[in-house]
Amino acid sequence: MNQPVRHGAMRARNLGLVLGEVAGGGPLTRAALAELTGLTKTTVSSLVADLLAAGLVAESPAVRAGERGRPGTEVRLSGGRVAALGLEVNVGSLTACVVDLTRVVRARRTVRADNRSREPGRVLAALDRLAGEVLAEAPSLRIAGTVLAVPGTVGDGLIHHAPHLGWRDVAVSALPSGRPVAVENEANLAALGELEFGDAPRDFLYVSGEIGIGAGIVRDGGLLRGATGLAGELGHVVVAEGGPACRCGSRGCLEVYAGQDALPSPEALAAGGPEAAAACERAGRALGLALTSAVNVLDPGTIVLGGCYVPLFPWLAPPVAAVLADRLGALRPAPPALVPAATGPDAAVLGAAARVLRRVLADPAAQW
Amino acid sequence: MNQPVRHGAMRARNLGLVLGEVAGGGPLTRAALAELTGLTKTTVSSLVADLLAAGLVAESPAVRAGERGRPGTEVRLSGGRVAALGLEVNVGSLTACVVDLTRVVRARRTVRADNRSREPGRVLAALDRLAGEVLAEAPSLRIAGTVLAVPGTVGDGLIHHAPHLGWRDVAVSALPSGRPVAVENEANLAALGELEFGDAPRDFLYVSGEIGIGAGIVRDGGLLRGATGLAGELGHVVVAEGGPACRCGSRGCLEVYAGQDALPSPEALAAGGPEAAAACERAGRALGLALTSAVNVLDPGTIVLGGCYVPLFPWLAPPVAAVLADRLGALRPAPPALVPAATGPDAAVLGAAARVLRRVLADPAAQW
DNA sequence: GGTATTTAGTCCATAATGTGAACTAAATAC
DNA sequence: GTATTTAGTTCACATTATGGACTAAATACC
Repeated sequence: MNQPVRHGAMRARNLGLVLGEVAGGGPLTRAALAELTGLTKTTVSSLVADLLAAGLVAESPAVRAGERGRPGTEVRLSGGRVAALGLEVNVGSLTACVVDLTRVVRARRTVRADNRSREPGRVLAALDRLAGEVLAEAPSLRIAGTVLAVPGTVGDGLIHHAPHLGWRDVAVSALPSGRPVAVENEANLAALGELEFGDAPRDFLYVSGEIGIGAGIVRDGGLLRGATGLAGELGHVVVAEGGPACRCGSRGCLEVYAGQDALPSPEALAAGGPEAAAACERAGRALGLALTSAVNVLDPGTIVLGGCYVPLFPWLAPPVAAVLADRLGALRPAPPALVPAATGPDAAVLGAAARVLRRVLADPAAQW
Repeated sequence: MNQPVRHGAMRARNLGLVLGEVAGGGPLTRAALAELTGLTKTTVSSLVADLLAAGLVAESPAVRAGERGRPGTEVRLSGGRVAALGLEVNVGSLTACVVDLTRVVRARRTVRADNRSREPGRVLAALDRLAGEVLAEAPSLRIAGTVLAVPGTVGDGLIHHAPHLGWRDVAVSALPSGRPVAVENEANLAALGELEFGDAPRDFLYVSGEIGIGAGIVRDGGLLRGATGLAGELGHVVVAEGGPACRCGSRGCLEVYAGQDALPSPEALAAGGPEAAAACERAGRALGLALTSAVNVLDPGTIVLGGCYVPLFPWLAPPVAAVLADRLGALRPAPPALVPAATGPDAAVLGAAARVLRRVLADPAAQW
């Protein structure tokens, strides 16, 4: 982290700064970029020239009219050259997608597959084929990187433990075809997906309700992973010390109360069954208690409920919010905002691709 | 945060890099600094010259012998020019200290004071006098900044709520004498104190046991404050949903079980009373439950127990560790290390001074 | 004791990069 | 049709890091 800053690093950072403004603030003229970044027009022009040559941005012919003065040529992100490959292994499916720099999904495929009963090697081989198919659909794009979302704990090119897949210590640094791939936890990537493709703010806690319950912590636009990459294991936060036994060997973890298996189906809820509503109420209160602890520890500005919680949000949110308001009321001006995820079931794959694109945007010079 | 990098910023960063190596790795020759930082000898010499002129480092006459070649002149931190003023308001005392750049405490004073019953303005006036006294004891030092530790939530020059002082929304951006001061939460600063003056690693959770229970979260050598600066409110993590009423209006918060008022005195414990040991056991189990949740959410590498937990550590640690091991066993290779704080009751004031010194070390050019 | 070797540190010409003033370009305003 | 305004480029310059040559000061070897 503590690298010396040479001219190259100065240039790289300023390239990232300009590209970041273009990515965040829509098409911008060089003059506007100079204003926004604090760099001179000269420098911005030089930086933009490099970005144009790299195919990361494109110029629109100036069309703005009505104001005085020479119209500027707008610079916008170019989706034509660089893209990212996002992959996901889930308990019941494999997904692959190609997303270009403008966050347009160029290709996407899912196959159903019962990965519980399959060897990791076979699953990765099937995923590799799927990746080949989506890549064939977008042949003109240069893939800047590949990230794989897995429902488990990861670290350093290793899937430590994916309980619902039954995997332990599976090393994944490349697909069978040789394509290098980085693995990352599904909840973390779903949080990133929500950040890049949803409308989440720069600080939030993304709660991923699946069979297990994970969380991705976004702080100032970046992921918090913890000392060993295990942060966000919300499913095993203590709800009741002596509660029902959890799969983890302990008792009274959140997962027991609010995991997918403890929740009614959206259909049952829509049908208006009273016991379905009661189950949601119970799960919501447990989730509220666990989130109370998480909020006290982390202080996220917003809580985003994702995964299987999205269709249940109208039933879950009231008890969750009630518990939060009740227990946090005296401690802070207002409890964090509670919102449903804006991205659907593809949050994690999209987040996987987004992680690659973020790197490109932050350090465009690495693409040359 | 997204500032352009100009020559000045490049220089500033490299100055910080060199100074950081000198601060972290003891006295070092220019040649060793070039090796460590990756900068050339030429550049290092130039940077060191600036740091010497600023009085931030000093040269020792080369004394190393026994090896071949010209001996290098060692560069070390200089404590003679720049220092920090750390202040603390506590429920029963005021403290001020001057700490120089080498982390030597040049002056320190505490006065007992029942700040519960006093107006904030009067407390700050008394603190200002105390500050004047310690500054008079170290007249040759230039104070690079002042930080004030308070037992409450802070943000943006405002003490939002300090429950045990009875303060709400007290604006503090300067002392009555006009000296600018930054306020920060006591637990956060104690964590920083532990980081700089103790032997804590770069990732840990510091638990500050006082009347309330706070926590400072250190991640990669920096503090995590949360979206609104309220992270680390460990005292109100849920231990038992329907437990005893807490001062915060809720029930079953950790503070009820493991706050100072729920703990026996070290004397009672040393005397061997069985009910004192049982109280520790109870508190320890509650702390273990709350820490389980915190570890699941944050994944700190180490947990440091500070404040009133230090003398009780031999009694508290076993139940805490037992609960952590029991509840986290299946989820991670090993539960986080559990250690007592190495710094004493001055952790927060020292941390306050350390916060200033860290800034100086990170951006020495700001001192000119 | 003298010379070779080794390591530390400085000097200086050079390269990379951002700056800022002057200039050109292209629009609207009057 | 000319003035004004805004966008963008050009160019001389300032800052800073680099790298090889050089000087300095120690030990190793003969």
